This record gives sequence, C-alpha cells and structure tokens, in this order.
Amino acid sequence: MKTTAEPSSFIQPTIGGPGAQLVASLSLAIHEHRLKPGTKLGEDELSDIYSVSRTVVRSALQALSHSELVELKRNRGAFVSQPTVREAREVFEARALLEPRTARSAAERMTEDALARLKAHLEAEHAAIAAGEAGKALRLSGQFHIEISHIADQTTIAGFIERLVARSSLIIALYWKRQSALCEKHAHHALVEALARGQGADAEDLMKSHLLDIVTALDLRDSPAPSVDLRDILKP
Amino acid sequence: MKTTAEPSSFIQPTIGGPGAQLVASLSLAIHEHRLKPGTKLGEDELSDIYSVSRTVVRSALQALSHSELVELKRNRGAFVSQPTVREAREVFEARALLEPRTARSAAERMTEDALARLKAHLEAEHAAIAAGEAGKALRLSGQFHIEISHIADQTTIAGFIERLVARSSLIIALYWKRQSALCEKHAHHALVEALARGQGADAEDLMKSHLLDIVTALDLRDSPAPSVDLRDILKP
DNA sequence: GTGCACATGATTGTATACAATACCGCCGGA
DNA sequence: TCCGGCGGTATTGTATACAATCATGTGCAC
Repeated sequence: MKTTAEPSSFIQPTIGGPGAQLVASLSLAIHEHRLKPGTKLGEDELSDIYSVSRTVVRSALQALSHSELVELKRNRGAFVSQPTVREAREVFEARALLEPRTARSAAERMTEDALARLKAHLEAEHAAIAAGEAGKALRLSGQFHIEISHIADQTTIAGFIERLVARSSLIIALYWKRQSALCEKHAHHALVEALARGQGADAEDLMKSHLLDIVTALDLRDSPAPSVDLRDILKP
Repeated sequence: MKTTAEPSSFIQPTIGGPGAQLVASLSLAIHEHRLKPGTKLGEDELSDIYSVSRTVVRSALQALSHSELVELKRNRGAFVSQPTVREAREVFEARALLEPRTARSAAERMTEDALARLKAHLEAEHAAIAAGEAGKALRLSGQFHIEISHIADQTTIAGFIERLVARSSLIIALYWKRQSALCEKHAHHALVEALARGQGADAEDLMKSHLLDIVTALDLRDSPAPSVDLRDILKP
C-alpha cells in the first residue's frame, strides 16, 4: 500500500454552477427517499421554499435531469424519476461491469488516508443504522461505493458510478423486496478489509457478489409500470 | 442472428428540452472540429447567431457542460472543453472497459435491420473520406461506436459511451499524432463483418485492438497543458 | 521602466414580466 | 349515461431588464 496522502480529488463534475445549493438539497432528499419517485417538483413551489427566482430553480432542475434524478417533461414539469424495470436491470448490469474492476483498482491504489476515510464512513453507516435513520443509512450506503470509485482514482469512471448509484437509490425506492439492510453492513465491512490489505482480486469478487445480492433483493418482475402515463408511450 | 426488426431505441437521454436545436448544432460543430477546444462561446454572440434569447443559450450551454463538451467557468463564460492528458487516458481506459464487452453483446443481438443501418453508416464514412470532408468523417467515425452500443440494446451503457466518444473527439483534436485516418476504415469494416456473423468473441477482440490503435495514435506525453489558466490551478 | 490602483467597459448571474401550452371542470348533445 | 367541445386556471417556456462580477487600459507613484 502506498502511504502518500495525495489530496483526494473530490471535484464534483460540472456541478458547481448556479443553484448548486438547490441541487445538493434536492439530491440529498431524493437519495434519502424523502422525495419519492414520481413526485412533482413545481417551479413556483421550489422558488418559494428556497427563496430564489424560478430561473435558478429551472437551472437546478435541468442539472438534476442530466443526472437522471429527475425527469423533465415539456410543458408539464419536473418529476422525480421512476426508472422502469428494464432500466433497473440495465443500471445493475452497468454496475456489474464497472464496479468490480474499479474495486480492484482501488485496492491497488489504497492509501492510509483513503483507508481512514473509508473506515470513518463505515462507522457513520453503522451509526445511522443504529439510530434508525433509514434514509441516511441508505444514502451513506450508496456513497460508500462512490468513495471506493474515487479511491481508484479514475474520475471519469467514478462519475459514471456516481450516476449509477444515484439511479440505484431510485430503483431501490421502487422495487425493494426485503427490508434487510443488514447484509449491506457486512458486505461493506468485508470490502474494506480486502481493500485495506490490498487484495485486489478479493475486492473484485466481493464487489461482484455484493452487487448481485442487491439485485436479488429487488423485485424486478415485468410488472405493469407503477403509474405510467399513456402520453409517454403513445406519442402522436 | 435474430431477424425481428424491433424498433431502434434512439431516445436521446434527457436532451429534448429547451434549446435542443442549439445543442445539436453546437455539438455537431464540436464533433466536426469546426469549434476547437478552448474556443470561447459567448452568450450574446450565440444569441445573435441563432436569434434566440440568452435564456435558451444559457440552457443549451448548461446542457453541453453536463455532456462535458463545454466547460462553464463562473462569471467568465463557456469554453469548448480542453481535456487534459490525464483525462484523455481515463477516457480511453473507460472505453476499453465498456466497448469491447458491448460489441460482444451487439454481435449477439444483431438484427437484419441493424446490420443494414450499420452498413449504410459505413458507406457514409467512406463517402465522407472520399470527399475529403475530414470533419464529417471524424464525426461519423465516432458515431459508428455509438451505433454499435445502441445495437447492444443497453441504453444506459450506450449513454456512457456516447459521452466518452464525445470527449474522444476533443481529445483527438488536441493530441492526434498521425494523420492516417485510414486505419479506422479497415477496423470498422472488420467489426461489421464480425458483427454480421454474430461472432461475439471476435467483435470483442477487434474492438479492443481498435481502441488500442486509437490511443497509440495519440501523443499523450505529460506535456504542460496546451494553454492553462493559472486561475484554475491556484484557487484562492 | 516597472508595478500597483482605479475607473471603465464588457460579460455573466439573477429576477421579473409576458407568451404559449397543458390541465380540469363544465356544459351540451347524442 | 357517456362522449366531445369549450373556456378558465395554472404551470411552464421565452424574452427582457437590472445587478454583480470580471477583464482591460490608463495614469500615477516609485
């Protein structure tokens, strides 16, 4: 393991523009499942709440739509995204393609500094679970994967994983089957162990099976989408 | 090979909002290297050219910044992105991770319809090269990869590849070494052959070596970035 | 001649006003 | 009773005006 404490490159990609505060706040609420998929995000409503003009609200909503967290429907408004079963499958296929390899890279590029951050993060996860803060626990659980991708020092891939994790949060909100969030805890712990020892192959395998566990805990049968809008299918 | 002609899912992800025309036009110009990296895109300038208000121009620039084609600097304006050497390497590492596997999937899901489109595309590439339209040829060359990813029927991954191809265009504009674009032609032809025969493993290998060829045709030595702004490094 | 301070001009960030479009309840006719 | 047209209301799309910030060039002090 390297011991150099290179500064962590936590540059939010392209999200620093106008309405950053708003983007962050909404993003947080969505990740913590306080805003559920399908919720309408009215512009006037948000501009009232945050005391900014609709201009910046629109800007923020646009940013979120590019992260695929909200869906913009022309002349109808912004809604928290509702990934379909098909999209859900795709997201986890993509994660299966990217994350195991990234975990391996992370193990190889592990630093003392990063390990400390990772352990602290794990601690925070446990604390949130213990405190019964389900939303916060879920968000941290997702962010754990993002942390790892950042350690791998591939900001481009990390950006993709960030998007995938975000969508995963929505997917979990829609399709979660069991309520056992405990498996997460152990899986993450085991991953940190492997990463700490620089065991890349182990980390890769652990990540792969961890992702598989998540997918199998989802109910992705071809059900008629939760609440589809015929307009979105039968476009004139 | 399947023969069902399922409708191609060419849904532009989240890019249908305001200023779509503008986004398309600018995107085209960037892909064809008519707008070079570092070029400033003034808001008034664009609003004059396209006869729309600055509101929609800003919206379009924001969209492009989320695609990482342009960089938005607060209070200083929008510029066509200048990927660094490091970012260039990351982009092609990501492509190496995603595209070969995707090519394999494409081979497995090939349809008569898709094959026809692919061949037509190849023809267009040849025509552009023959006509000496270097910019157009380059753009089509990139779009070829996107077509394949769409055939693989993984819209999420296809979206990532689309972004990577876009960045690749900028990278090529900055770091291209040789001027032999002919290799592309043969590589793409070979790929289509493999895809047509449903030879997934071959397609995967061909894509891998094709991407490697592109990278080796780049000059990615650690050079002092083309024209950096000290402000971007020494942030107070 | 060099370096700093300030004023001026240009460009972006934000807010507001108006126009276009879609949603929803009502009403009339079959 | 059900379907289709119609108008009011609400919400989004676009344009414009004003405020804040940054770039540039001049002049003065050293």
